Amino acid sequence: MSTASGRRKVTIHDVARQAGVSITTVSHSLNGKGVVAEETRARVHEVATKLGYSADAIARGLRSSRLGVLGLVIRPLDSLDSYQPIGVDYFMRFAGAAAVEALDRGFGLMLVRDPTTHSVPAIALAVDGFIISDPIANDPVIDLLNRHGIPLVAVGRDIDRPEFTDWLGEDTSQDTRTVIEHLSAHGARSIALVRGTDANSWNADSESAYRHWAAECGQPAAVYLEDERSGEDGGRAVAELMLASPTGVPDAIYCLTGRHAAGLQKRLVEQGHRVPIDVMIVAGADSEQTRNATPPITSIDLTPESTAKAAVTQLLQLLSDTPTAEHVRPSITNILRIRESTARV
Amino acid sequence: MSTASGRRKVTIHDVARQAGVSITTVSHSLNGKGVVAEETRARVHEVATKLGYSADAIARGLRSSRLGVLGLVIRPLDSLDSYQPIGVDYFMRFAGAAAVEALDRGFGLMLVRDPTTHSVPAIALAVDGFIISDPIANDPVIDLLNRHGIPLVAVGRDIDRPEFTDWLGEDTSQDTRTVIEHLSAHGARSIALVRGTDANSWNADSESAYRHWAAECGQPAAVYLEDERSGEDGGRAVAELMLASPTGVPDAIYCLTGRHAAGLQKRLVEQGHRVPIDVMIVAGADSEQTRNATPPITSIDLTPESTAKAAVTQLLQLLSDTPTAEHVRPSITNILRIRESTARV
DNA sequence: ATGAAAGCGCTAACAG
DNA sequence: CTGTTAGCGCTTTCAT
Repeated sequence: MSTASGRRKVTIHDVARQAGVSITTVSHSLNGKGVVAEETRARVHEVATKLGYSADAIARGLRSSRLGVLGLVIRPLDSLDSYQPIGVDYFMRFAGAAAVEALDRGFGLMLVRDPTTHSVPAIALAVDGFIISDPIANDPVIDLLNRHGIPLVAVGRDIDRPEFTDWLGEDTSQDTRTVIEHLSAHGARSIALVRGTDANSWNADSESAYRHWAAECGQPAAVYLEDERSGEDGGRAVAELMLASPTGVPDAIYCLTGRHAAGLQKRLVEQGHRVPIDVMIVAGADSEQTRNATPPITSIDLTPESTAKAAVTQLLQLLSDTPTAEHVRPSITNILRIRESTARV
Repeated sequence: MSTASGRRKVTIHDVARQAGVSITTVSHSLNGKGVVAEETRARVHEVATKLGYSADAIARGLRSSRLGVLGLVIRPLDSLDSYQPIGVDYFMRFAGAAAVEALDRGFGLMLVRDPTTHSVPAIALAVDGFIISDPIANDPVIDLLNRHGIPLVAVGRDIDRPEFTDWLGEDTSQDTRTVIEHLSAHGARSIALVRGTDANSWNADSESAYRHWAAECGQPAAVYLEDERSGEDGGRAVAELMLASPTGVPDAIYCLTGRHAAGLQKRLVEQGHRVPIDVMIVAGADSEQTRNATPPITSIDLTPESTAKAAVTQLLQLLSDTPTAEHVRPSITNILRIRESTARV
């Protein structure tokens, strides 16, 4: 209906001419900035609508150096060769939710691959701010963005950059404690931890909370490291390690990565271990693989939707000049999805 | 190293001053446009590098109305409330692959939610082109983009818009035939089809190819419709329908949506039907749910990576002024992943 | 071979 | 209350 007769984009001048005012008045009317007579404002709005006018985001961005776009880098995906489908629905949910939240706030969300290793498309450095998910230790992406003066918030700490405080995230230590308590309450005697090799805070904080607990109750700590890229096979490899271990298979395992947990369980079951009777398993990240495993694996739902929402909110807060007195680190509540893999009676 | 001493962004003027030339020369040198003495060009490059200069994408975009960003709308996700995690890894792979491909070609990739139903962030209409995945019948998004003169390519046809030819996609009919042949070759006598309710070409073309085959071999067509949003429960509902049907459960089922297939199989198995002995099941879209089902479900791998790559390529082709003599519809080869659910001996 | 100057469409001082 | 004007950083004629 209405709008565009000619192909040419309708500009602020067109609206000004039609409404019989200056472009300034149009700008003010539409942005609610200056002081404009109500009547005039109404007329301008009317004309603008009729013409289907909407301010050119580029021109506006040039003026106000605000493009209206947020960049998103998901670091764990950068190590993958090609955004493979390996049980990474957490990130799909995260990216989708971030996009939705950004859109709702009038921003676009641009997915970007590690801007340090590839020639950076200029546009990547023109965004208003960045969200960087699961930064690695001393993350070079953070350096790059700092160098360009681009605001960013991280999801998860940069474990080697204590001075960097613009991050938010799940309370990984709390999650670890929750899992351990759950396992203990169901009769676990020895609990092992399986973590990934990426140098991010999820791995680091989980391990340290686990070791802390082990030390506290005099339990020997059993920590297995397995590359995130290895998928289910990696989980099976860890299972072999446990099977061959002199201390045998522990009677409870907290395995951070969902796909490791799935492979681990499969291998143990194949070898005659019963889940949850002989061994209980909990995954640190819920995914389809944990939900669909046999039996389904108790997992922590990382609630990427709320994390993404919080990240966008915090970034936008950072962008607005209103100086946030203090860092309100939104506490994100993850949920333990209890399933059959820990259903001891 | 090098670069940014002051906080301020380094502009073309800085480079010009440092190199002792005009901004014009800098622009020409860096873009290889005008005629510049080799010596000068070299010096400019040197200075630019030393200063860490890179042209502001926004300013450049304003001049050349080329922002360097592609928009991506995934229609099936718009109907979902919030990009839920329901076995949609196809789209994650698609979005990720599209982003990577775009980045490799010097473009950014912006995820956008249905720009017709929400207030359009101005930036959405400033992108250079759009990819719209699985448009619905007479898709209003296509209207909107056309109205704004924004180039687009669709992945999948708009089934009610025959005149629109800028689309590409898997050969859905071929996939259907492949599946039917596979099932027939394994002794299927009666094959049923389960499709979704979205008015997109995947559903439409699959059904029509199926009906065509049924008519050809005198088989009665059995088509079940189930809402895409219903997930595994929807699959179970279809199973109930089949169980209650006077003709009974068919001995082979082609179920487009992976999560329907998973639920369907679960319910049938619960009711004592053996897969693949009594009934074989094939899903039209591989996903974690089909891979992890018990037994694993034979599925078509939609190879979103190659589709995304082709979509980006075609859109960029469209954007370049080089008039493409003819529409080369890249044929995308989907792969039938054969698993236990059709492993009749 | 190089540079001056005119904008791209918009916002924000600053006048009137 | 409204309009004039000066750019934002860059590309691109058109002179020189």
